[in-house]
Amino acid sequence: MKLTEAKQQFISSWGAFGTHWGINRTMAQIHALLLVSPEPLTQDDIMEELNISRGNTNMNIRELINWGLVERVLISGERKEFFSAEKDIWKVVKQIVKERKKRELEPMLQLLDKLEAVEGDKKDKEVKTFVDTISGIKKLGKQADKTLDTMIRAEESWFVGALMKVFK
Amino acid sequence: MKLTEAKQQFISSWGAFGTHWGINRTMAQIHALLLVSPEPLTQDDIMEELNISRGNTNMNIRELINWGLVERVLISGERKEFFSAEKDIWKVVKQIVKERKKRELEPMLQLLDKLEAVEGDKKDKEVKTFVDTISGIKKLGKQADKTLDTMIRAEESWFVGALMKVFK
DNA sequence: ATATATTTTCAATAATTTTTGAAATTTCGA
DNA sequence: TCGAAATTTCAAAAATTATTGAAAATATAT
Repeated sequence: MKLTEAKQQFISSWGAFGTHWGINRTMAQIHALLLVSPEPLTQDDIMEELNISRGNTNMNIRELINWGLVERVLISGERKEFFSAEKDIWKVVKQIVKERKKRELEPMLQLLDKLEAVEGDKKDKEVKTFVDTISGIKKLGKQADKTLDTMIRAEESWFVGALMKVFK
Repeated sequence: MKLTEAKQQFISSWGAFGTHWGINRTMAQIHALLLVSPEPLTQDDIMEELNISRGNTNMNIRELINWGLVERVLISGERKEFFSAEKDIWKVVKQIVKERKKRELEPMLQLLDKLEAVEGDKKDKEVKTFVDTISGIKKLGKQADKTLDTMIRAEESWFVGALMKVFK
């Protein structure tokens, strides 16, 4: 397979992949393109490569920057802005985990705390099932929260090594 | 907070949560409703509770069954079908991990194997960056695949206990 | 076997999300 | 300070995804 074709396939699959994870196709594709580009690219480069409009490109680049996956690069002598993606995949994964934890897991845990305190008689089967389910989710959620915290702080080599010991 | 209100909030949040994970709102809401119902429910119960049409209800119940999260229950003396959700959250998480691994991670790893074998001179910066990125993703992906396999086989108590040792 | 209840399908419609492109704003060199 | 280049915004349009509801298919009781 030629490089051009391989790149296309990677970008298109990464885009499809993203849609299963609540990330829009274009954002994932821009990320994929930057991941495999040795040099930083401009908005115009990205627009041309992916055949998307200026507005779309701009919005999605900014979103990638918000997620901490892409950064602006200043190249001296150039008027335009350049963009490049973090290439270390372990760092990328940690960054995504960190953001999703903050945006989704933490608010969910807060809600569960509130819901667990529902009024009513625990001997009522309806109440009992509700409280037990919420408690079960909360327990696992809190555990996941702690585990992810440690993972975010971990070095890849340490993390993989430690996991290998557990999951022999 | 009253049970009715708490239930509503849980169902609506679980639905919103689902949309961030590539699961449609209704499917997640039906799952939430069944999670907090002590007794199995019929299609009509679900339609009424969530105010959705028969077709929508039917399709999403079947999808939940495909995911292995809900099962048909036969109640003797009843003509209608009843549905109930697995209440053990650890089992639910394992089931979701298992399905997504099969549907997403494994196909992605297969693709990466193909893409890694791209033609071209490794001294070409374009080729090198591409191959290095793909290899990096593949390496982490394979590791994740193995780790998830072990997790799927694990008992919750063993898993949590082992993790606690690693992430002290 | 027939009637009736129940489930499933799917084309049409509605709702939501994404994309466009042109105008407004900002940046920066001369 | 001015003017051109670059970036950002956002209302309208397009594309995608979800939902409805009625008809078809299936299952069950009598």
